[in-house]
Amino acid sequence: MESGYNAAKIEAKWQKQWEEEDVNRTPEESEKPKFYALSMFPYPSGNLHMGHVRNYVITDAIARHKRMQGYRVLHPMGWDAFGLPAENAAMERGIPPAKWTYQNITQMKKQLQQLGLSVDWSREVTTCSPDYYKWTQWLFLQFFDMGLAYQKEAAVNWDPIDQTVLANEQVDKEGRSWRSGAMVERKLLRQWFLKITHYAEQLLTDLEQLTGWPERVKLMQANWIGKSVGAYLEFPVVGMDEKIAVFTTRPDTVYGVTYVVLAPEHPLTPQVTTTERKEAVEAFITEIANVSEMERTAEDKPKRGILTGGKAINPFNGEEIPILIADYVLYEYGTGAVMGVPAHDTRDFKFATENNLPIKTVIVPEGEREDKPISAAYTEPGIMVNSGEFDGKLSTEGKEAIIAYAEQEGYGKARVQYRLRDWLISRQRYWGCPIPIIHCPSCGIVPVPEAELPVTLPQELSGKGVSPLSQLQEWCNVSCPSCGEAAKRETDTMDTFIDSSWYFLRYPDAKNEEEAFGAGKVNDWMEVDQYVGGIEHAILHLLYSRFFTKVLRDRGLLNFNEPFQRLLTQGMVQGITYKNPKTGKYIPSAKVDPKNPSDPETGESLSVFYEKMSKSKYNGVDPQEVLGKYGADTARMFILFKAPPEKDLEWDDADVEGQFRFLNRVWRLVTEFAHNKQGKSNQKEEKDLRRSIHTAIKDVSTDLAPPYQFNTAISELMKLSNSLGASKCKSSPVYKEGIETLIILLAPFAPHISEELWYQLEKKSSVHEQNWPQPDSQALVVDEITLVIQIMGKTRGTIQVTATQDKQTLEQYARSSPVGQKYLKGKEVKKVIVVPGKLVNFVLAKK
RNA sequence: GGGGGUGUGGCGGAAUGGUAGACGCUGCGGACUUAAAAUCCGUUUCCCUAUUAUCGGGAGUGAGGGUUCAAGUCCCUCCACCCCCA
Repeated sequence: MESGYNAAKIEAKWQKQWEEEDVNRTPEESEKPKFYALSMFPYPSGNLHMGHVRNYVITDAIARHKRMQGYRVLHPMGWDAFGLPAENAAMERGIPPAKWTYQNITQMKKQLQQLGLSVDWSREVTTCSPDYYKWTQWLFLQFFDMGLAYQKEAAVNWDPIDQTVLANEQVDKEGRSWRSGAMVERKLLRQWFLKITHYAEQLLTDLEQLTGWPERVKLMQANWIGKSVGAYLEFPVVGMDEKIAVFTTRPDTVYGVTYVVLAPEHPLTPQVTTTERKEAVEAFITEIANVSEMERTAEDKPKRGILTGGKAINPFNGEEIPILIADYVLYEYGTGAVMGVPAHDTRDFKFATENNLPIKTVIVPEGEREDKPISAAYTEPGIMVNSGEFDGKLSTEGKEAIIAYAEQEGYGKARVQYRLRDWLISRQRYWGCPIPIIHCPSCGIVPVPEAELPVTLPQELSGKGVSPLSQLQEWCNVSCPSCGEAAKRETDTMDTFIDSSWYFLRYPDAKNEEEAFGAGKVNDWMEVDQYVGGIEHAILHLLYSRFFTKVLRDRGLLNFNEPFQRLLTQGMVQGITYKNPKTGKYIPSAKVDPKNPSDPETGESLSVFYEKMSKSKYNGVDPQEVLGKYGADTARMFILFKAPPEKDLEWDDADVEGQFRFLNRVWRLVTEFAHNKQGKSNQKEEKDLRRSIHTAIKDVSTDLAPPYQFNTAISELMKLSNSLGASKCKSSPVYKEGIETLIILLAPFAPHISEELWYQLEKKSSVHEQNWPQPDSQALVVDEITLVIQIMGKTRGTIQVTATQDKQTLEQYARSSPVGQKYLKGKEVKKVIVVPGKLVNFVLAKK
């Protein structure tokens, strides 16, 4: 019946059979330990790309291995289905966003299924489906009820291309939208926020619990939260009963304050501005109004500021200092005002120099004179000077002393501040989860009653541009649930990051129509034991999900603190990229001869490098093509073998070919065995083979535990296959054990071919239902070892000796070996180091 | 500027402080074949020596120092590249 390895045929066959037998359904019986394996769910763009493939193949290999180890495994999949591209596609092509999205889901699901993933599709979750977003809305109302969702007028990041507001996290450092790439503008709008700042401290300290997370991701989150410890100080304004509040991490420098700066939007700005400065100040404010936050604070841009004419008093020394406004001070951040200490802050020094403001030294390095002029800010600790009663103190001690003094005198106190700001979730778009709120002229903000959820999106997108929902009168106009008067629906939809902040809680109970999730099920399956996804979500998605988990815990809906116990951030998939260095044009690889890369038009030689696959660089490899040519098993093997999971992976057709060859070798090995069992038995041969088998079991098992090393796991499989191929005792039961072990160990990586070969061995049940083997410690015992002989730490030769020898015997063997004879003759041995099972090192006396 | 990471053959990458380069790719040589493909065997860090070497010698894991009987691995200084934050 067998001929050659026909991937297309056997993959279709087994995928069909597995589906019919529903083998991937999550077991609910509870005597087995649970394992929740989760991939970050995709946005349904319509096309599966290699990054997806890598993500899901990694998770699938883990899930399959865990099942064979006897765990009940939850391995689900879903769709992060709301978002702008659907809306844009709708406008471009006149298709309703829902239709476009569901078409894409159908297509991508088909592609995903061709990978042979052991996903329980009965738990599929789609965030744009009303039976999902009903609960997104319900969760929003929980936040609202807890006072964690609120509205405020805010200067927001406005994307002029996508016509929407963006969260700070969605704006890059150049001030461009992460999605459209447009320069973000500032605009004042009434917006919904979630109070993530309320959880800043917990989100920071609980990072310590996440022992299975990469350090750098934790570090990035910690930096993002940006805790700083310092002081809150108040500077009275001269001539009025107002105070300017500032936050500083350097209260020890307060005697060096030579000015204070307000954000242009600060409410005190017009009050402190004198009549003669009014015109200039107003002009400055107008000018700044349209500049984005990122631009205002960018390090490389000069900081601009002007005097308001107003004066404040430094309460510590009574000095009168000027009040300025400047672009780099943001009203939304901190107190909206800062104190200027040019002598001891780099940015202040630059600003003061550029704006001719005085500089006053109050900290000097130990042993230096205080009147020495400075050419740069001195930011290190030192001795306090010009600081009244604090003179002579170490500045590090001065911090606390100053705070204590301020507190005593009533103009300041210790304070902790975070860089993290509340999460702006309003989006003026159609294709998102509607915010379940009604605005009533008499009752104000009224939540939609639970019984009326979900607030469904209207079928067709008829409005365009800003807030499409606000243009649909019959959708907007409702009666107030509280008083019954005419009222209006909220027309903002939620940031799609909300949808993905809780989807992992839905999978354990995906079909629940009564609740977002049943407490029993969610507490049973959570936390996620292994989460796998891209590093690009290191801050946003992961931080928001942690935040949601903590809020829902405090609401009594969950009993755990963190959603993801272990996190694996997989590297990018890169394609070979050809670029003409002169014209800057990317050349599709199909048009380039890899041996002599030159521009097909000009003949100029091209630069060759690996970069993340993307359409614009013509360096992508379509998963469909690879699956069609080699099959899913080869694609899976290649991706897992080519690089460790955390590292970037360079796509290389020759290596794909190599994996295909390996699977063919395994195929031949097994089919030949199934039909032709010949060979003579030989005790030593058998023993060596058995050791290879159990070494493979041991090493593959180790590599399949965190930190996952699929690449070396597969190389162990290759070694085993090489040993089997070279074996001379093919009729022996040991050889049979080897063949069976090879197939079982291969099963998590290449599920189809292993299933097919398993049944060709006349097995009655699936290879995926076999128990993961345990290495036999007896089989691992080596009876002969290679003993390394070193002279002064240099390897000079080796000898074969029986393994279990004591140190003295090993030393004797080494001495009497030809190598020992040669190097030790006439030398004085000062010391001998014997590492049993490894080596003997002779240390000779120096002549 | 601060923090983190990485640096090993022609390439991807292996190496609990104990024979550096596993495994694979590529290249080269050979077998099989009328021929090719496929497959199989050998070889592939560099240098020296050659009627000798699967136990000839030397060098070698970004550079330089150190600890140790022994360093890719631990410590210090530096360089290059990447990422995050400013």
